[in-house]
Amino acid sequence: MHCETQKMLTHAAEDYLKSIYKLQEKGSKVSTGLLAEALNVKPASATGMLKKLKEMKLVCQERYQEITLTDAGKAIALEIIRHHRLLELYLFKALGVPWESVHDEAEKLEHVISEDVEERIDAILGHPTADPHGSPIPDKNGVVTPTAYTSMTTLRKGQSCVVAEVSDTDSALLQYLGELNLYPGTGFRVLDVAPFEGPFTIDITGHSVVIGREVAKHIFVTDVQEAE
Amino acid sequence: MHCETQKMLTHAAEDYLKSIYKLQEKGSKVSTGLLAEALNVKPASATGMLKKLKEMKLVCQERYQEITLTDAGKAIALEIIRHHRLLELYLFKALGVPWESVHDEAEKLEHVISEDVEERIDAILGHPTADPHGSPIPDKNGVVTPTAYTSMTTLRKGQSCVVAEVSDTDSALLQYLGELNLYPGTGFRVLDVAPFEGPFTIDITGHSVVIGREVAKHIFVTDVQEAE
DNA sequence: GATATAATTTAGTCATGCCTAAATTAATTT
DNA sequence: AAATTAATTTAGGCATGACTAAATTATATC
Repeated sequence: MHCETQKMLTHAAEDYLKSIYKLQEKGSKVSTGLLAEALNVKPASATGMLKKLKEMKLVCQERYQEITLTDAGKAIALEIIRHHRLLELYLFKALGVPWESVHDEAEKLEHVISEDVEERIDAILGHPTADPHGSPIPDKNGVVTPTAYTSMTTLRKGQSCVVAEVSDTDSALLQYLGELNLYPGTGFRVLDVAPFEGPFTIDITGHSVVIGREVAKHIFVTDVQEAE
Repeated sequence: MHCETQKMLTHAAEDYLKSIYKLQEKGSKVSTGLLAEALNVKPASATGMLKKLKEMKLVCQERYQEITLTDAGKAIALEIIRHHRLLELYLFKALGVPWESVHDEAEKLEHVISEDVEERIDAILGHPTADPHGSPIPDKNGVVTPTAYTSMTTLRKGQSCVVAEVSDTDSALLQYLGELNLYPGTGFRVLDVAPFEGPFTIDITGHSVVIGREVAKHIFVTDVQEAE
């Protein structure tokens, strides 16, 4: 009898684990203040929750030192992220929710969806590996296929590429990118890069569009090739 | 400028309103104790929430007297019930969730689904009027099409009918009815009614099945016709 | 009409999860 | 090394939503 440790976490606790995972995935040294900022909470509140998470052996942190997840904590974080990204994709593809809205919708649903419903969604979507923004979906065992994409800001004149991922935090930006058709999977070619850290002019499905550097920072590409 | 009174209710408050509506729909005089029982809460806790709901003008109650909903309270209750029943049907039809599970799933989702997603679900389902158990789905304006079904217990030998609604509270019962194919829309004919409040023997799609009186109480039928 | 029983309400407690303000510790500056 | 600044933690508070125990009100019985 393999006794499944039935973790019954609060929504808030799940959000903390998810945020810690995402921050350390981004390469940040996770501190109380950084975590609090990510969660729109005061540092003192984060300290309180971290104390509980440490007691539950989901998080490790030496006093005043860096915050890390235990294996158990990481597993839960990945499960929530899987919920979130599968839901995003399902809302986008099956219900036609605009992609700038799917993040907020999924944020609410991820904590209440059952494993059964999740598996059905996963099957209907054909066991996808990326959400509408191109972020990888962990598999049922929490395995994330690593992706190494290139920032659009490194592209030079004449290079062509395919959009792989866009950051999903700013819904106004997403709406803008959607209007330009800059979804993951869409290819484009750099017609020009203005000097002095200037904007990019790109050709996307026949249209010429100017993309500012601030926007380009949020776009990651793959299959970079020199012009033929 | 038509100032929409933006009610931001807690999940608990929504559950109270929903329960009050369902109890008074069932014909019960809604009392604190009855409500507490329906919500699996102690009467004292219900008193506390009712106080708040009265302050919000969603509920009316004279001290120690019957509980009723105000128009505003009823509107919210119907909105939540609409969420619940649309979700049940969507889970059943689009995701293939077994009908004995859809109630519990919908119970969690109904509080977090947005109006936008709800409308998309409604459209995909073709603006349905009943959930998988046959309960009516209120329309966007909170209008419920009244239904007057007959209890299966009133049927006599030789009568045929169509299942209209089954009670959705007991998931084990639902599973049993599902195995017998006793879904709303399925027709059957009464082959025999045993004397002394005995069980029913029915013919359902060619199979002969014996249904106990306790089970029959939870089944409601329509289109009752004498045998030809 | 007095009394016993049932239902309801009040009062006080507890756990969550957030907050602010103050104290403490760490990191920087001079 | 001392002092300033930044980050973190502790302490205490507040709202929600549940609980128990005790008080109150309503109803039924004799």
